[in-house]
Amino acid sequence: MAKSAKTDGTRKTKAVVASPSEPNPELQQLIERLPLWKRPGYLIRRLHQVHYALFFEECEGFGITPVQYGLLTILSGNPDSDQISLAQALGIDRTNVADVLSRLAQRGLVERTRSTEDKRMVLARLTGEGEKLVAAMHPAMSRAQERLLDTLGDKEREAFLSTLIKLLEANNKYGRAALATAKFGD
Amino acid sequence: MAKSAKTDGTRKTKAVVASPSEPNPELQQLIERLPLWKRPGYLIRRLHQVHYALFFEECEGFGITPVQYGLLTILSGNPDSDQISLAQALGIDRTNVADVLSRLAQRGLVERTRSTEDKRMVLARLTGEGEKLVAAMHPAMSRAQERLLDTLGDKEREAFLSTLIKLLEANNKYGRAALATAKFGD
DNA sequence: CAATAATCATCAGTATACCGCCTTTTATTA
DNA sequence: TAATAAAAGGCGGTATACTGATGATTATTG
Repeated sequence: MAKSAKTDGTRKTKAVVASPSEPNPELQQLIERLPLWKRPGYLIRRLHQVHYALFFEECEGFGITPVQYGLLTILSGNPDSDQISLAQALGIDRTNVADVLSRLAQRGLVERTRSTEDKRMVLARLTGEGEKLVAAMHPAMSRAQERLLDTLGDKEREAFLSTLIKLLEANNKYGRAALATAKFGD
Repeated sequence: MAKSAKTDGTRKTKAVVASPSEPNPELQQLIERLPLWKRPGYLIRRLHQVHYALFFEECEGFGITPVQYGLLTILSGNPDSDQISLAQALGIDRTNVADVLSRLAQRGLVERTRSTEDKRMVLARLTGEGEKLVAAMHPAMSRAQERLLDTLGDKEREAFLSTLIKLLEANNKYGRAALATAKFGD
């Protein structure tokens, strides 16, 4: 590269990077044995980003992120949940739940109260407005999910989803955000 | 829930959240048509987190994140790349590249110089230390990738990877971090 | 060649996503 | 029951990941 700036340019079609300096051949070899696009972790990160982009495209105007909608979804079925339960139901860190909740509360979609039974716990539930938003946004969220796998035939889609679930079941234990449910088994 | 605190407790085995207040039945129905674990975007987010956790477990001690290692990988094959080329090769936002580079530079793994040909550009390359680290960390990174798909048989693993790539090719255009390569086609 | 447009980088701001440490409250146990 | 342990949440810190705005430099065009 290092050529840059052409109006037609769409540098998207060019080779990645043309390098003035030569790369280290030993490293080169090492990297070519497992390039980025053969690393599942890398591919999954990219697909995750793609989903975010699709989600925002479909849900533009609602101002809600995928994680926020996920949390609202949990709250739809489980009013007055404490933050750790929410974290384990959604698969995110508990400190993150507090962050997300406070943003949702600020927008009047969620309300939080101290439990009287156990004064350590903060219980969260949807407000009326929160419930309305969950319902109103559902079709758009659903479209984002569909578009992601749009290019797959029925069989491949089924296989992909079932592999995803299998991988999550096998590896659920890793990280601070492990799921607490037998959800995948049902 | 709302019971909490038992020593044996491992609340991980309990039902998600038992709710004192009753959920809204209409919402309930809506949500049950597309629960979290049927949303591909959600599953992918979770698997992404799992990979992060596995990566950190394997690469503990190096203090390098998956994205940082990805960037170092690109630099291994393409010294003196500008930030936008790096962004498009790695599939992350250009502002993010600058952030990651500055952290890598701070640790002496990368050095940056202004291009003399085009004074807008900042070119980045690995230092000697950076090259050493890429080589030293490669086995651990590789193990993290393998462990993620460990539970799959050869056929399912191949199918999964090829579906991932197909999905990325079909959706690459979305988001600010689109890839600039014909990498997937090669 | 001057005005305009495109490109590259930077900055400020927002939202995840996590870790480790701390305080408060509850549960266990000595 | 007093000492100890465990649980829930809060706080500070770090690292992605992105948007939108701005400024500097280069390219294009009238």
